[in-house]
Amino acid sequence: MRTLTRKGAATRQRILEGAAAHIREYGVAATTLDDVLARTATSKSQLFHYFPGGREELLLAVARLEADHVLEDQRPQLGELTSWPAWRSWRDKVVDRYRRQGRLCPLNAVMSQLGGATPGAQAVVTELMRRWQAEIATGVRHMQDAGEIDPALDPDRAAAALLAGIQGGVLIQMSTGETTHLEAALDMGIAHLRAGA
Amino acid sequence: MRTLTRKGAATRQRILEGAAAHIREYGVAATTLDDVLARTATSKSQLFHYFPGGREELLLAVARLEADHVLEDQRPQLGELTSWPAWRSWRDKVVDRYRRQGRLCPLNAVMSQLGGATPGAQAVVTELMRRWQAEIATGVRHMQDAGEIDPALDPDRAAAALLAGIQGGVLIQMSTGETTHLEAALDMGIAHLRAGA
DNA sequence: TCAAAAATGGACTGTCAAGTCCAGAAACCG
DNA sequence: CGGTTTCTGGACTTGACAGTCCATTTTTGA
Repeated sequence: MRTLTRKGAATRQRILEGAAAHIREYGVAATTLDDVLARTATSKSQLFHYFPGGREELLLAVARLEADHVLEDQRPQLGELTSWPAWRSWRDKVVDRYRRQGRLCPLNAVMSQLGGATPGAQAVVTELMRRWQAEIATGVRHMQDAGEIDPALDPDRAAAALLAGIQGGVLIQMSTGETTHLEAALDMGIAHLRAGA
Repeated sequence: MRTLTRKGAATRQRILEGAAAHIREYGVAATTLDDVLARTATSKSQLFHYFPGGREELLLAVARLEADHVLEDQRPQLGELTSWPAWRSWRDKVVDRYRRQGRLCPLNAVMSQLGGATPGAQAVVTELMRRWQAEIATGVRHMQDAGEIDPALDPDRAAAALLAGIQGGVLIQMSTGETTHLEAALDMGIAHLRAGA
């Protein structure tokens, strides 16, 4: 696979998105390569042509795709945390996003399937967390510059705590189906920022 | 299996604990029934004798076992959140527990393997979260009665937020190996309680 | 003590899914 | 064009693992 023709790129994309869709619907464990082939009208040889590493490589690619979605779905609010209403608006967007998504969290699913073991898988999540936290921290600094948050507060640590709350809230939602915890965590995190005004 | 002889109960227990141990070491996906049999010096017929539901039933039993450990490992501190030093002590215990555990989180692993789908699996986690949150909330109420926390604060909601932070902190630790987020979340959660003194 | 119930060993089966292979079709490019 | 690369179809191999079965041994309790 030195180069990729237009047709080839399209096929690769079709497989990737088909896999992602199937995983979102049925979960990782219940997704076989044959399922993906059936859904995308492709053949084994095509899948292994574009993903020589087989199932694992495909899963990793799906993880990357989903990881990108996570931040994209928070745009533009995540990048504009420059006023309290903006924070509120972001908070609502996050809650809404995960409420829509329901119980399934494709990324978490794929991750625990690949096992934290594989270095590639770990990198995807770590990188996502790093970027997510950095964007939140930037928002905190904005507010500090505007005099809305106590300058003594460590923006990275505050962002870390908030991020952890979000992750946990989503995780709990996966079992309960409720976004109560996610909302509580976000509200508390933001309230804590405000408290140090 | 109308009744269980002493010997039978011992064998069942051996299988259960052997499975839990193997899962903690190698993860769920990398744990086959044969692995468990080899490790516990038992045979297929024994495993299916005590866990007629096969792999799924065994995994569920392991999940229950691990879920019980989670709260037990926080004793006695979790039940005695009656002063700020006590909260601090609990916080340290939680951090220490997960630091020791390292990257693996058997419960989360088992859960995502069983898929949130199965009703039994869901119940285990939901119940654990409910109890955990209730104990934290009780601690908050204690502090309110003692006049250390603003009575206007909703104890259940605060506990929910704190719990979410813990879950997320642990989840992130599974990828990064660091307890930074867990600590940040706990510290922020407790600080927020204190703020409303 | 002895018959019934429980426990055990381990070979066997069936299934299912990942990954391989090669022949042939389509696309690219000088 | 025509040779070369890329792409595609799908049958086949391989291996692994969950679950079954039955004969045999051990324990129980009257």
